[in-house]
Amino acid sequence: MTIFRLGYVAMSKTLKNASPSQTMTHTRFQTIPDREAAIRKLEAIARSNLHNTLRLLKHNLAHDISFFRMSSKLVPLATHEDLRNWRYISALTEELKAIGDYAKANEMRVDFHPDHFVVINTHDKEIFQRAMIVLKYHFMLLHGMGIDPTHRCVLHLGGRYQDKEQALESFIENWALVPSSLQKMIMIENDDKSFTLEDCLYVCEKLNIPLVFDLHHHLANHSDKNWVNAWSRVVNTWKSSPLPLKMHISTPKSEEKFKSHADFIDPEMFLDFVKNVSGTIPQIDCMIEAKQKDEALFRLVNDLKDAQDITWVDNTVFQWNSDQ
DNA sequence: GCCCGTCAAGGAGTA
DNA sequence: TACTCCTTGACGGGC
Repeated sequence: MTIFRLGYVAMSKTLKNASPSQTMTHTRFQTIPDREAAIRKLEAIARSNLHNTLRLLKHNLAHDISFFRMSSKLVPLATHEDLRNWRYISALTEELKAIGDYAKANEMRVDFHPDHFVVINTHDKEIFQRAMIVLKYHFMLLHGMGIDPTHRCVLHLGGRYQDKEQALESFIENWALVPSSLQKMIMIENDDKSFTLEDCLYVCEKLNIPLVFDLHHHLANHSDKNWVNAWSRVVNTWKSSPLPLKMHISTPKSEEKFKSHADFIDPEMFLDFVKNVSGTIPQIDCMIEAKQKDEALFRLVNDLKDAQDITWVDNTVFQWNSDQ
């Protein structure tokens, strides 16, 4: 018996005026003559983003959603080199704590997915250092929230650099340069153009990193299309994690734009996945990556309402009765 | 209030 | 070597 829990990404299509990603570009920042006033403006934007994140968590609770990826843009320009001395965490102590307290009190799983510019396997020291600054920013946010940072950041393996085998080895070499506090945060996801499930398994097994399997990326980029052959290895990468196995679920936009995310999730494809993995592990957390965000989650739930062999635990958590 | 160019990032692909 | 595109949500100028 496997429990499936559904979650969604960063922002809501139903909750109005609740963006957690308001920003100020550095170009705009530079046009404000009073630097202190500009920094106060950044802090006001960040407070609004954190306030809206808390509103999103409350919205989620009202809909039984306990799995959520937070925006990585909560604090604009936090990792910009021009703002290295800005002590943004101390300015946002209360707002961060409120989010963490709420998530913990309601047993919510929250995490991040820093964008693909965080490249660990680079040979360029500056790019590597920038990646560390971005990871540290995520670590600080989690620390400010009082949330155990273990396995809270999903990353890709990085660039292919004309030689994929060497690029994989570069990741392993550079991993030793990543501070252990940041190593603990990281999960690795297979991507849609460079590193396949097999590539990621090679690295994850070697470095003991949980693998976040993205089914859509796998369909776009694979060595063996039948992912079921590798599923037990994916499960095994999670054996020492305090969190349940995490998946990414999305549907191709079209045949022409296969790699892009569709507005909603194809329930047939999702059910096929569910059937294949049910019984292999006690719980799987499925992150819905669809353009319509929580609307897509609600529609998927509705589409599955009458599916045979599904028993709903609450509005977004179900069991697949595989033994029946 | 809508439209669309711009902002940011690193890598891949093309000329 | 130099460029364009990819991706994302938001900003902000123009109308």
